[in-house]
Amino acid sequence: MENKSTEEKIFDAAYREFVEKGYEGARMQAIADRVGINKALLNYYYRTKDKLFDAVVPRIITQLPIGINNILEKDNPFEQKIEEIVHLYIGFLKKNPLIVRFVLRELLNGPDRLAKIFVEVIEHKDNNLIARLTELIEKEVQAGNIIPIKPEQLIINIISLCVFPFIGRFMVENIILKNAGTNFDEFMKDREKEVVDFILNAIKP
Amino acid sequence: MENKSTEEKIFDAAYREFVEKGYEGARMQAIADRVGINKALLNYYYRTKDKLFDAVVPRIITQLPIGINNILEKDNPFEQKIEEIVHLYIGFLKKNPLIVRFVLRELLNGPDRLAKIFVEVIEHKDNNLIARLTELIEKEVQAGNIIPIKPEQLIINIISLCVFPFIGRFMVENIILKNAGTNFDEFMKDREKEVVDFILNAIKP
DNA sequence: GTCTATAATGTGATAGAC
DNA sequence: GTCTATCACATTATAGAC
Repeated sequence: MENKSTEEKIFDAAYREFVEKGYEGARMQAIADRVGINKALLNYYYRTKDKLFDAVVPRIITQLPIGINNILEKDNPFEQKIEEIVHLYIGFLKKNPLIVRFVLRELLNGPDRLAKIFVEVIEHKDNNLIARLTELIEKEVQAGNIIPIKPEQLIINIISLCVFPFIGRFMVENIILKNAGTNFDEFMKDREKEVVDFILNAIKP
Repeated sequence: MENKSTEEKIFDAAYREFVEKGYEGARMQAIADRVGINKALLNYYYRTKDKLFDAVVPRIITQLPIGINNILEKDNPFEQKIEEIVHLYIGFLKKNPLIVRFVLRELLNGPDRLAKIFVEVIEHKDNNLIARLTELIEKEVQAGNIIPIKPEQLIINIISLCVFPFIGRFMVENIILKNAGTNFDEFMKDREKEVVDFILNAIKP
């Protein structure tokens, strides 16, 4: 696999450096070192740190499991859709903690740098997911299958329950689990089922 | 109020600078400018940026509503305790978005800088809160007042539902609420009641 | 205590040889 | 394309006069 072009090698190295350190923390020198070249070559291929960052970001963001349309497509009962969404999210977060941290950190530092591309990616991949999910929930409410709840609240509840433990991992480990006789991985393993039950219980009429 | 010592003025200015920009983003020059002095004086009172940061951080972190012991002390029914905790958390987050962002950003950049003091603060203010909350939940489960649920899962569910919308505010605003005909403030106003209902429903036997 | 001036370092960007 | 050398700038830290 040594036939990668220098440009690709730089891209890959930059990808890792930015994901690990964030824009501010990333160092051009460190990227050059990862490739085994010097900084001047970075400038030759990508003119500036900003441009290199902009080149890498889409590759990072498009990995987010935003497009869960396939789950909605399938003709499964509502409960099962919820379950699949939860598993998809938590599964992704388990496998990609660095990406989650990266996105969050950049958004916190000021969404400006990510905002534009973020919205682009969503509108491209998302394909009105939220609108369709909203519609689905409203239908279930009207049919009396679940309690009356505003779709946007339910959607955010689902995301909150899946995502927060990874964001607040430090606190979860050092405060809540400290004396619980379990570790983070075990806790998260339990949690997949736990969250599904919690949600389904909460919306059961 | 002009009788503050220079040292106090520096402390206050540093507090604001660090909270707004984070450790990496904060500039010693900016702090000096806020006070109306020059950088050399910062060095006179606090030797380095690190030491100034360490001096300020406890003041920031101790504001977190970790010690919710008073809520547990009161002899209210379990449901009401949940409700009060949710209101306390969301109320705090509404009033102190910058503090939340600060803590989160520093934890994401690597908990090392905050970790030690964070744990200290918790152990001092927290006073076995989690242990007591855990005990309380276990008692409710055994009494059959709520469904069987692991205390640590329930605790994190509560925190998740309160905190996440503020963390993911950008996404909430730009994705979920985009076409919902509402804004973040309205959404969060609704949410206080919504979250309480959601939780109580979820744990109802 | 407070200032001016400057050192010391780190980082991104560029010039120019090969 | 790739390198060495260097610039330009920002930022923290410090020396020394008052």
